[in-house]
Amino acid sequence: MPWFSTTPKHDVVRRICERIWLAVVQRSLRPGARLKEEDLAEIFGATRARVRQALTALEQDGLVSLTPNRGACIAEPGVEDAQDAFSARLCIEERLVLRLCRQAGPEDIAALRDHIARERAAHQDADSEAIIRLSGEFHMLIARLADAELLSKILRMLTIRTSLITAMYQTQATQTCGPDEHERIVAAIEARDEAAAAEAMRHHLAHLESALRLDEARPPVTALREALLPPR
Amino acid sequence: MPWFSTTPKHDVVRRICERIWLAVVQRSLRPGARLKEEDLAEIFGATRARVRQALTALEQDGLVSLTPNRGACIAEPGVEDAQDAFSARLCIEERLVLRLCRQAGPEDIAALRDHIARERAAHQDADSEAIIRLSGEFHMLIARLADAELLSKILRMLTIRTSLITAMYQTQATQTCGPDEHERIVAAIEARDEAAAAEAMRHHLAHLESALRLDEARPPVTALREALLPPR
DNA sequence: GTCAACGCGATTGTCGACAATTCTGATGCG
DNA sequence: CGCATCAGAATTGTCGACAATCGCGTTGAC
Repeated sequence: MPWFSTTPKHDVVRRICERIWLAVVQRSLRPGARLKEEDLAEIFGATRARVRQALTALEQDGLVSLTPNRGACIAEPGVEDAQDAFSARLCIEERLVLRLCRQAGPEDIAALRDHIARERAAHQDADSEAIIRLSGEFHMLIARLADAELLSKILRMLTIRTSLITAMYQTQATQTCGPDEHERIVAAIEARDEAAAAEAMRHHLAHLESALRLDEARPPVTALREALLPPR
Repeated sequence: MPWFSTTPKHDVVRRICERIWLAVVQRSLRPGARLKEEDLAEIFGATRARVRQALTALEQDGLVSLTPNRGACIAEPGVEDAQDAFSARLCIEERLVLRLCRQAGPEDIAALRDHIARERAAHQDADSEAIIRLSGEFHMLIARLADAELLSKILRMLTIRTSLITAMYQTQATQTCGPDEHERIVAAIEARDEAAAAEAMRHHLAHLESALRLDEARPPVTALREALLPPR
C-alpha cells in the first residue's frame, strides 16, 4: 500500500499517517478534531518528533490543518475546497486515462483487472476497510501504470483530500466508488477508445461528487464552534 | 513574494528555501550539488533543525533530492520529468485561464497589467533576479486571481520544478518567458475569449519548453559521476 | 599486486529537556 | 453582574547533545 509515501523515511511516520487517514475515512476521527502531539506519540509508541513529521506530511496532503502554536486538527474543507479537489482530479485523471489508452500493455490491463477482482472480493466480504483502500488505490494504480510520476504524486494528494471530503459530506447511503464503474474505465482503456475512457472517468468522478451533499448548509460536527466563534 | 509558503511558520525556513531556489535558478547551485546541513546552518545562521525543515519542504517541491542517511542534493530531473512537468502545467494552467476568463473582474485585469508592467521594468533594468522572480510569479498570480487555492498550491510545485528544469536544460540564449506572451494571455482574458486565452497559454508554455534542449544526450554537469558510477 | 575486511572520520538521524506561547480558570475592578 | 487582568497549567516550538549510519582510507592476507 504505497498510499502514504511522501518520503520513504522510516515506516513509523508512514504508519502514523496511514492510521490517521484511515480513522478519518472511517469517520472515527471527525473534521475539526484536535490532534494532540503527546497523545499521538503515546498511542503509536513513537516520539513526539516522529508525530510531528507525520503531522506536517499530513498537512501537505490537506488532511490536517496545522496552525502555529495551536496544534493540529483534522482539516475541514469547505464546499469550495471540495469542488476544487474534484475539479482538479477530473483534469488530472482524464489526462491519465488518455495516456493509458495509448501506452497500456496487456500486463497493465491485467493488473487493473486483478485490482478490480480484489475490489469485488472486498465487496463480497463486506470488508469496509479493504473497500475504501482499494477504491482509492485503483486511481493511484492508473497513475502508476500511466508512468506519470509527477501526476501520480499530485493525484495522491488529491485522493487524500477527496477521501476526507467524502467522509465529511457523504450522504447516508455510504457508497464508495464501486467496481463496476472502474470496470467500465478499464474496458475502454483495453479497447483503446480514448473518448469512451475519458467519458467513463468523467462520469465516475461526477458520480462520486454527486453522491455528496455539497449544496446544503454545512451539517458538520464542528458547525457549532464555527458558528459561535466567528473571529477565531 | 509568496513563492515559498508551504506553511507560514517562521520566515527563517522560508528564507532558506527561497535562497536555495534562487541559487539554483541563477545557476550558482548546480543539479547534483551536495547540500550539507551543517554548512547551510552556518551560512544562514540557523540551526540544523531549521535547515532540515527547509530541505524536506524543498524535497516536496522537487527542488532537492533527499536520500536517507546520505543527505540532500539539488535534484536532477531527467528529460521525462521535464516533459511531465510541462505537461502537468499545461493541464492546470489551461484550466486556470479558462476560469479567469469567466470570473475576472476589472481589478484582476489591472493586477495582471500591473505585474506585466513590473516585468517590463525589470527587463529594462536588466535585473535578472527580478526577471526570474516576476516571470514565475505571473503564473502564480493567475492562479491566485482565479481563486483556486488547490490548483495554486499544485502550480507552485510545478513552477518550482520547471524553473529547475529550465536552469538545467536551457540553451545559451537565456530567455525567460518575456512579458509579451504574458500580455497576450491577459489581453485574451480581458476580451473574455476563452479559446484565445487557452491557446495563448498553450503557446506560451510550449515556447518555454521548446527553448530547452530536452532531446539531446544529457549535457549535465554531473554526467561524469552518473556515467562512471552506475550502481550509485 | 589485487582484493577483502576493518576501523576511523564525517554526516545524518533521533531524542529528551528546556523555552515560548496559548488556553483556562479565577480574581478583582468598574 | 459583566468584563478586563492575570497567574497556572497545558501544549507546542526549539535547541543542543548523543546515537546510528555511511563513505573512505588503511591495513593485512593471499
